Amino acid sequence: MPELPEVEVTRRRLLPHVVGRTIRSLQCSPPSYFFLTPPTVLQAKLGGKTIADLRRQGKYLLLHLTDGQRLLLHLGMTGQLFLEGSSSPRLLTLASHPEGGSPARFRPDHHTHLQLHFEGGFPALLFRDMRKFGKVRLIEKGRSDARLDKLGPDALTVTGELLFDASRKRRVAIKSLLLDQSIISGVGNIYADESLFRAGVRPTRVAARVTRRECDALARGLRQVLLRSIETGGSSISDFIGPDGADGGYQNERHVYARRGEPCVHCGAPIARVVVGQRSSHYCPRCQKR
DNA sequence: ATCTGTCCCTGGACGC
DNA sequence: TGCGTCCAGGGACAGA
Repeated sequence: MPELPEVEVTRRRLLPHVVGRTIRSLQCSPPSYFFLTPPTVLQAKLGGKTIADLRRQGKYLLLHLTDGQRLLLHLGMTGQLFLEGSSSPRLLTLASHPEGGSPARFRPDHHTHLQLHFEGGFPALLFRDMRKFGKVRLIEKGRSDARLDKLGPDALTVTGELLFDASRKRRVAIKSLLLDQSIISGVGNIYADESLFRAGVRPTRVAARVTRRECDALARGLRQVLLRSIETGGSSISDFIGPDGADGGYQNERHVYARRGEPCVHCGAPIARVVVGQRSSHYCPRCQKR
């Protein structure tokens, strides 16, 4: 699922293909809760506009236009943001993917909810999302957005001190705290599990009982896994692809996430799974302290 | 203020 | 082969 590293990889690689481009037209799927701004409004307000910048805030991407409007994008669970002409097996359903055959070039399907076509014949920007947990919203010039306003500091800047202060008096599991976007933004299930493993802290531990030293280790672990994932192109575990259709590489380096029953890379004990706050969590029962 | 449960969605895995 | 059931989960929201 797209978390900070996947969104950042998308941003960096997309940047040279969108900045300076002028939007010729938009194609949208029918209205649904995917569109916080109705498709007709997007089409009326974005046509002819030029993209000035592409920024990231937590797991959100913001397409800045030269007239001050911003297009807010969230990839949700299964969102894929990529350029026209890309090909990847992940862009096809397993059923329609020929065994062993090389994937055909992607053609927009009914999961492709947004298409930005540019002037000058450059490849269009496509937003596909099978489960529609993603979001699109137009923020008018000078306006703010409640979702963005709520976000805590970026996970790449997180410190042990911040984690320690935020977790005092909190009775939720430390894992839930890491996933709380108002505390720190950008962390999802994969990197929460991976950073907890690095810090030797069990995901179920009550937040208030995590020591200052462990908070330091957590902040350090978080930064390490996030930076390394960005370096390797993100995690392609279920649906994530880069803007050119390429897989990331971090799924091959994860230590605990979705490795239930497999041996811990440090001690060999089988990785365990437990549900924390309705989310599956993976940990080593020997290396991560209760 | 904080916490828990529910909901949105759809493809894939699995059991019969 | 085909059907039904369960699962995955980010984030908004309601209710305790």
